[in-house]
Amino acid sequence: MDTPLTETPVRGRKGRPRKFEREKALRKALEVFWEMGYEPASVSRLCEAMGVNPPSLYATFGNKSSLFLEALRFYEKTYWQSPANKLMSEPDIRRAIAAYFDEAAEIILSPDNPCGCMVVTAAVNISDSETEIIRRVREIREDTRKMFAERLRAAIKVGQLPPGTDAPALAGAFNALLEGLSLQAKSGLFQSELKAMAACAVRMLPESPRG
Amino acid sequence: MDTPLTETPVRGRKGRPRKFEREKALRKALEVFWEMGYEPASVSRLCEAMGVNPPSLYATFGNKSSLFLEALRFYEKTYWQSPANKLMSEPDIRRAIAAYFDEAAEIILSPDNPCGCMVVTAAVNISDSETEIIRRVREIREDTRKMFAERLRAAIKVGQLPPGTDAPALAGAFNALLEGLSLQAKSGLFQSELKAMAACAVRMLPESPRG
DNA sequence: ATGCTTTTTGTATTTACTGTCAGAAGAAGT
DNA sequence: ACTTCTTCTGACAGTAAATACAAAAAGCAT
Repeated sequence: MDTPLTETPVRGRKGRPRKFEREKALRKALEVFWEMGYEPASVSRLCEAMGVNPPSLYATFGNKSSLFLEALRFYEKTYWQSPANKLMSEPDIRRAIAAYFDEAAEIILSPDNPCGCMVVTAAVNISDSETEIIRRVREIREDTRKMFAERLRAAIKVGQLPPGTDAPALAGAFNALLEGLSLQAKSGLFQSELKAMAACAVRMLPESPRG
Repeated sequence: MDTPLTETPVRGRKGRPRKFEREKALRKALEVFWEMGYEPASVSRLCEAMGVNPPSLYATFGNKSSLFLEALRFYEKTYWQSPANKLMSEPDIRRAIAAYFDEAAEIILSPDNPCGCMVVTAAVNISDSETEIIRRVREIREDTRKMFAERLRAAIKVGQLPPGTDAPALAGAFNALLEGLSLQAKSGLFQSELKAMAACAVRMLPESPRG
């Protein structure tokens, strides 16, 4: 990326100074996109939340689509990198899956954030003309599935799962459950309920050969 | 309902005769809503698919919202009543769940229909102002979860599942998986792959006390 | 200090598309 | 001929994303 994510208003620059901080505005835009999805989040609503007028938005972030893509990058890095790392580094497959789904439930149903997953919300009902967003969202979802598959193959290799385990299918099921949970998170249930659902994920793992 | 679902153009009636069959037009509208969701399906696009001009659409179906609700009723009855009945009538819980998810995979990824589930597609990114649609969609999703829960309680009662089984959580997980699968169905995979994922559902059931 | 350049701000507008409908003309039965 | 119902053309009001334009506010050179 050419523009750094953190940037305080530069004082030593020519021209009229910004009235807002770029990153704070981006966070506000993220909140709106996260809650509403891409198309229902109108530019005027974004502007209102960001405390900015349309011309400033376009001068700073390009257009609505590029603003969304940048918010999406920020979202991924900020919220999903940590659970992904834990999933891949925790040696026990059962604990790895359990921890991942538990943390996922915390992300998608936290009092500090909008409910659900921004990627899932954006994946549905996106206009065909937004090819770049479609491409990026598909990529992210695909990466998540691949991550599950890779983690499962590793567990098979070390004998934590039976050799006959259908890793691609199971990875797909985990991905489906994860995205399904993010839909449930928008239905006004308690985090404890969502966590109880998420805890069912580990049960999909086949019994290990040594007990 | 006041209007019957099937209705052939009545010949013995006064006035200029209809150029289209009501049910066929409704089916076409269903296809569009199923594929695109509620708001992205514009009236002009619906009219094009239905072979009808806007005034005819409004005279026949009221408005866009009521057209959607009627298409939704038709959808439910036509596609989801059969698997639901089988789920509740099949005595063995494992076979019941397996059959349900297998048939669900056939519905949401059939060459004859749009991919995914219309209810799920409509549940995401629906405007707050469409209160009636929101209410109905929430009701349907809630009913599905209750159906799972009821079926699980019955299985516990007859000893097919351990008494300590957390039926509400498991029902929620099944519902999440089902809706998640409907999202995967839109990603261009083969039905065989989707069915392999769906087959993972039964493994979330706890081992029965008698083996 | 003063004028020039640079950048952002605010207002107000443009273009395109949305759901919905009024009104006139067409096509049937009585 | 008259009534009844559906057809089509065209338009309405509302909202969307995106921008033109001029005023405002900073640094810099003289």
